[in-house]
Parts: sequence; C-alpha cells; structure tokens
Amino acid sequence: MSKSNRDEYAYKAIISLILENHFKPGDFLLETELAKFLELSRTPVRHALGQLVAEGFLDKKKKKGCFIPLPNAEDAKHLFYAREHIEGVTASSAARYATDEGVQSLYRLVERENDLKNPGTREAKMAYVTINENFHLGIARMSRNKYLEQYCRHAFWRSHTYIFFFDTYYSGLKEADGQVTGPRQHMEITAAIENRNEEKAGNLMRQHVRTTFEQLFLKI
Amino acid sequence: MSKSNRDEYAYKAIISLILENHFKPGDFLLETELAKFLELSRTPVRHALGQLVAEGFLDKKKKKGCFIPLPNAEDAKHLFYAREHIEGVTASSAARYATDEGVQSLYRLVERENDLKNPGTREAKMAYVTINENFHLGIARMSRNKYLEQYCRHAFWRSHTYIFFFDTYYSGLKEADGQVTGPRQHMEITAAIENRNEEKAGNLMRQHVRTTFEQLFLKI
DNA sequence: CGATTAACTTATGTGTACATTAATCAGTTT
DNA sequence: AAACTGATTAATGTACACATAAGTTAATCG
Repeated sequence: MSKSNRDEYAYKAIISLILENHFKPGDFLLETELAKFLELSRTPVRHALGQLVAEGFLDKKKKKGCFIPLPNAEDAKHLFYAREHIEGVTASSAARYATDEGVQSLYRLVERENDLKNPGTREAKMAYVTINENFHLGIARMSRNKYLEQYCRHAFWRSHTYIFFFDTYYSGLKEADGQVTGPRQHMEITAAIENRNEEKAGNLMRQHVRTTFEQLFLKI
Repeated sequence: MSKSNRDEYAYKAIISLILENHFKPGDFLLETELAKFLELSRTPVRHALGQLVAEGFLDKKKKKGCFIPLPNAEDAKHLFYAREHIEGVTASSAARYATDEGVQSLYRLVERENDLKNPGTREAKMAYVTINENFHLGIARMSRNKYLEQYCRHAFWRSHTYIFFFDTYYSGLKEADGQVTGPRQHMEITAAIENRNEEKAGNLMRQHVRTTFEQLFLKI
C-alpha cells in the first residue's frame, strides 16, 4: 500500500486491521497508538477515524475516542432487516445488468467456497469470510448502481462483527445431506443471476440474508 | 448554534449553507473561505468537509477541494431507483411502528403543504422543500430502524440538488383538478400509515418517489 | 472507615506553521 | 502562431505544540 495520500492510506490500513480482527468489539482505537503503528502522524489517523465514524463503522464517545461497536441483538435485527431488502433489490438489479464475466467470477467464488478444507479452523473461517465478502460485494457492483452498492457495502461491513463473532458456519445448522446452507444458497443466487431472472435473484437473496440472520440470532 | 464541538458546528453550518442554496452545483467549498466565514480555524472545517465527502454529499478532487456534485441524468436515475426501494421498505416499517403522535405530525405537514400561498415564488419553494424534507425524514424516523433511516436520509439529501434545481412543483404537471400530485400522494401515504397498512404504505411511497423522478426527469 | 474532592494522567480537541502539489500564466523556442 | 517549459500562486496536505476535559488515583475531611 502506497502512502501517497496519507488520509487514504490510514483509512484503508485501519479497515484492514479491523477486518483482520486485530480488535474486538468495545476496543478503543487510540489515535496515538495507530499513528505509531502505521508510522504516520496523528493527523491523517484522526481524519481516517473521523471518516469511519461518519460512515457508521465505528462508534465514538466524545473526548474518549473511537471504538468497535458492541454487538447487540436489537441492532443486529435492524441491520439484517435493512440488508435483506437492500441486497434483495440489488440482486435483482445485478440480474438485469450482469455480464458473462461477472457471472463466471461468482461461480468461481462458489467453487472455492465448496472446496474449503479443515472446517472449523481459524484459517478456513478467514477464507470463508473473504469469499463471502467478495460474493456479496461482487453482486453489489454488478447492480451498476452506485447508491445501492454503497448501502450494501456499508450494511455488509457493519455486519462483519456479527458474522465474525457469531457465525455458525461450519459449526451450526447443516442440511439433511450434511451441507451447510450458505454455499448452496450462493450457488442458487448465482444461477438466478445467470438466467437474468430478476425476481428470483431478489427473492433468493432476501431469503439468504434472512437465513444468515436466523442462524446468527441463535447465538447472540 | 453552539460551538461547543467545533467539528459538529462546522458540519451543521456547512449543511445549512448547502441546503439554503449558497452554492450551486460544481462550486468548490474552500476551507479557508469557510473558516473565515464561520469564524473557525481550518481544522474543524476540514474535518466537516471530510465527513461530508465520506457520506457522499460532496465530491472531491484531490489537492483541489470539495465541490457540490454536478447533476447528471444517469446519476439521478440510480439515485431515485435506490430511493424508491429503500423509502418503500422504510414506509412499510413506519406503518408497522407508527405512533399516533407520529401520524398527527405527518398530517400537520400535509396541511401546511396544502396551505402554501404564492406558488412559484422563492419563498414558497423554500417552504415546500422544508416540508417535503420533514415528511420524508419523519417517516424514516418512524421506521425505528437506524440503518434504513440513515440510508433514506443520505439518499434524500443527495437528491436535494435535483429537487431544488429541477423540481417542477408549482410550475409543472398538475392534475385534472388543478392540484399538484405531491401533496395528494403525501396525504395518501399518511393515511396508509395511519391504518397500519404496511403493504399499501410501501407501494404508495414507491410510486410517489417514482412520480417525483418522472416529473423531474423531464427537466434534466 | 467511607465519601468527597483535588491533583494527575492520558487521550482527544484545536490552532497554526510549514510542505506539497495542481493549475495558471508568462516567456521562450520551434 | 502554437507548443513546450518553468516560475508563481493558491489551495490542500501534514505535523506538531498546546488546550481541554474525562477518568483515575490519592489525599483529606467528616
């Protein structure tokens, strides 16, 4: 990562740290610490934290600092309700505008997901989280709608805490045939997009997000 | 407005300036100028501008500054498509959770809107813009969903440029009885919310946003 | 001994000097 | 005359010093 724009560099670096799980919910992100760690002055770090708070990825206590939001059942309910409907419309829009390459890249992700070995290990979980992110944000990009993409990305990242800490993937509900539901749903959504079936893509995505939430909610 | 938190003060003050139309699309908002005008140092102004850019209300050119986004037909299409669906779900949610006071405050807004005198004047337009904002964001708040509210607010404010510069209200399409469509649709939506009819509220809101866009699009 | 308050510590909040760079304009060259 | 090049300028970008306030600990008083 280049430091040509230090604000931007700090922003991306902090997001990476969060996604790579250097912090747990409730942890404060101290300007001074981050500045030392990223070898920057406090100014760009502060600016980046400000952005993250403005975007709703971090919470803030005045004169105290920015911290990773605490998981909370009520918040999760709202978040996933919003995700369900927004990602639903977005998937419909993606089905309308999808290119063949776009569909192929989704299929590749589903394949990689099915090939994951050693379920339950930290490595498998990290790999799953990454693939899942690429799948959902990939579809958001395919919608060709800047605003839907922005809201999807926001809701998805905001739900990262929940997914990471509580996801039952590989540990929770399996189907009759021993498969977890996630990859099968991803496959079905991809197929609907490939067939340019807007309504089906939307419905499947809404159902997928709802399923994710329901499996999650048992743990919260 | 108090200056206890200068970042916040600057943020709100700049938003006010934008909403009160001190700038036109494409205008640069210079840190130094704003700082002088608001009697602050550049720091909080810079911070506020950063937030506004992060939230997507302003665009930014590196090393050049922040500017009011330029209206553009493609962008408007995306924005209003997103608004249509997000405000639709939000209106449904509002119908579910509405309180009697909430409904009453919506009725008061509709009444004030119907009472507006001297259509076509700048004053009437400003009043209409304010009432319209309170109506849409009021419903967003009534949804009791922080995320839906956030996305509604974002999409609504982002569409402010379009509404202000191109809205045909008072100048454009009237119905057979000489009424403009806006207030009638606002009334119908309020009634659906009052009756706790979630599906109808959602459908009417989607149609309302679509109508707004269609009337707007003729001008862009 | 417990409660209140004062001092201290630590982090954010703020102003400002200086660095950097994109755009502009003038002067030179072909 | 058109195009390139370099100096100027006007804005953002960055660092840092100092101000302020929240939280914590220790000392004092009832």
